[in-house]
Amino acid sequence: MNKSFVSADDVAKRAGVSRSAVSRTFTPGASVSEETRQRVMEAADALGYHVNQLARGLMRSESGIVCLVVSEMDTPYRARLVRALTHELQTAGKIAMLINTDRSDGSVDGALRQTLHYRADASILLSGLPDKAITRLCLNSGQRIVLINRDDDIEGPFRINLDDGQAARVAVSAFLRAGCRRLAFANSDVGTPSLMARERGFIAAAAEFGLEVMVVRHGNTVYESGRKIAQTLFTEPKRPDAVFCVNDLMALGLMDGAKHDFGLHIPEDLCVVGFDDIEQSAWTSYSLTTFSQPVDEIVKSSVAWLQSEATTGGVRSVSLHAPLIWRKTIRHKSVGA
Amino acid sequence: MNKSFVSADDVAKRAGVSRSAVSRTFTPGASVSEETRQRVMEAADALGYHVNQLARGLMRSESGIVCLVVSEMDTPYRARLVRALTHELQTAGKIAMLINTDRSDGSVDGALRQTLHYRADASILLSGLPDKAITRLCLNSGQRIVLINRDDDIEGPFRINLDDGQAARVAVSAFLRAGCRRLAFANSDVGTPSLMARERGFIAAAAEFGLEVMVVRHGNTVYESGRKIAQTLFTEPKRPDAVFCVNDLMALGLMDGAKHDFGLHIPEDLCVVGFDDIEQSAWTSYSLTTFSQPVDEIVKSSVAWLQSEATTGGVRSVSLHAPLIWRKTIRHKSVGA
DNA sequence: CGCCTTTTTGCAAGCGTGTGCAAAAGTTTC
DNA sequence: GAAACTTTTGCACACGCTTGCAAAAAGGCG
Repeated sequence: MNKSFVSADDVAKRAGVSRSAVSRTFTPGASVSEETRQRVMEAADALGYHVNQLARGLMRSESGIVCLVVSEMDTPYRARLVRALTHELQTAGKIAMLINTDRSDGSVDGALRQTLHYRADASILLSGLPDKAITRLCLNSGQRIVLINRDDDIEGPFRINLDDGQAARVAVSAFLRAGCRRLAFANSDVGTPSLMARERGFIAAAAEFGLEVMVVRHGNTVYESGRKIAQTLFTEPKRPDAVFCVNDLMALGLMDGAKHDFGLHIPEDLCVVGFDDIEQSAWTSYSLTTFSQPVDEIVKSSVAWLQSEATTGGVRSVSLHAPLIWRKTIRHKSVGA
Repeated sequence: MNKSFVSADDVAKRAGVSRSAVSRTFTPGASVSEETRQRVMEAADALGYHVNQLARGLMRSESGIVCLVVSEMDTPYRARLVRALTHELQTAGKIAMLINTDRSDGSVDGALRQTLHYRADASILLSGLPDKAITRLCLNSGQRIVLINRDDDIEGPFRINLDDGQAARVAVSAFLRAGCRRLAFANSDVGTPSLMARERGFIAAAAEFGLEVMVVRHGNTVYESGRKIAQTLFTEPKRPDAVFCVNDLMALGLMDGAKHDFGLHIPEDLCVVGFDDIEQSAWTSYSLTTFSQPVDEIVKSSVAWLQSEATTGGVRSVSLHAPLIWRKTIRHKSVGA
């Protein structure tokens, strides 16, 4: 009664076997006779025994813990990714530790240090760029690292990225086909690699057609910033007729600004394309045409890489395709032409 | 080089002290002279030493792990709660394990079993109702349990709830003041206690004024269900002029249905109130008047209770107030009267 | 300096588990 | 039935840490 957790010893005593037998019963692939296994299982059930993963992690090299390092995790896209990741990890027999890097102090570096405290097998970073020293520390400790959508030149982690440049190119040609000529790009000033890749790609693709792009960067990558950008963009003398927003949240904010503050009609007066394909983009009030994040593929390939044996060599980086989901914010034919 | 993790032994050797000294250096409140502490710290930094929390959790009664049991965690309200919880837990020196109960097999019970595997100090349940046997098992193992918004009669866990009934009452009187007389209630058929409490409260409050309520329940507590309910509600011969939606997502779906499928104007033709005050409700396209989940209070009181010493006696339940946030989906004066 | 009190330190015994190794038990073959 | 083999089992050590206990060191006081 007093002893809160029941240990393998207790089970062994009750089943009349050695503690090793108990351990082996719960270790897949170990050598136990069917009879003793039965006896052990029975005793374990009766006592409510669970193997202590902490202790197991102490012996084995693997703890079964995978850390997810995330900031602003209530953002629709991030939340979806976290949900999918935890699910996939669980079906792979691992468990997710969630590290919130919202606060400014130390942030990502501190988070990675935490992952070491708990001897995580791996860390998956959805936000922030870790210091190289810390990254190396993790790698040296035998930890695996996955970077999602944050390409950089660190050697060692597995990197998953989207073909942002290609997507930007598709956006430009979609706009052109719709008869748009005054292109704009709405970005935050966060400056994450993937966001900047979209910006560069868009500008480059437009340049191929001899078009310049109005670029506006503002605040965080959120709805409010989109609204704000609408204010500056649509008071310009030459109001753009097409905006590629670096992310859906900003696109939705920009659309609301365009509609309610400027009375613009979408897609007649203005075409908009976003990125992420969050749930809200499909809502009737928006019906945003946007690039879809291949969340399932991202998750599958992350977890698959974590499972893979080869720690050296092998693939170190994957680039996935983000298809354009056609809804109603790009008109199909040129207007007035 | 080969040895991946550096242990306290290594540090001790390098600093020329015993392993106990190292341990004590990293244990707040232990007795170490300032001189040895310095030496140890120096050696630890040089080697990149971190206390192994798994091993520490083995000795101490506390592992520092708190499990969050959630399903559909990409739902805006859930995501916000998870974000706030992880943040608060981290500042309290604890770490969050995230258990996803989306899949049907075993679900919550299996999740709680997982929490035992990792010797979690506590579990916070945001979704699902655990089997009583499992709950008891957790409690017997010295684990603390917090139930958020899922009141039931289980003895032992700490329960946080909102005054759903009171909120429903406020909604009714707000509708009446706006001149609405044909009230409706939009619910999912999930049947969670708090959702049902809102329904009962709304019906009861309406009855006090001699009004009947059209209740529609459909599917899950999501946007799509709201749209579906709009279909059934606004094709009725006596179309309601006020709808209390059990949750914001459903309210937004219902509004989109009302506007785009039936051309209704809000709040002139129809008043709507939601619950949760998710970010999207403040978006210009919706401006939903809704009850605000006191997320900060929920989180603070949860974590505070986890920290509190008294395991027996003390408060076992808290009821928080959800204030009505006035936006634009309830008109201020009666129309046409 | 001797005695007493306080602080610091090392020893060793745990915590609950996995696993190599050798002994024991069981199985096959002649 | 003995020999050769395979399977099962228990012992004991390891994992990395905390902590009670007693010895050692340091400090205080007459």
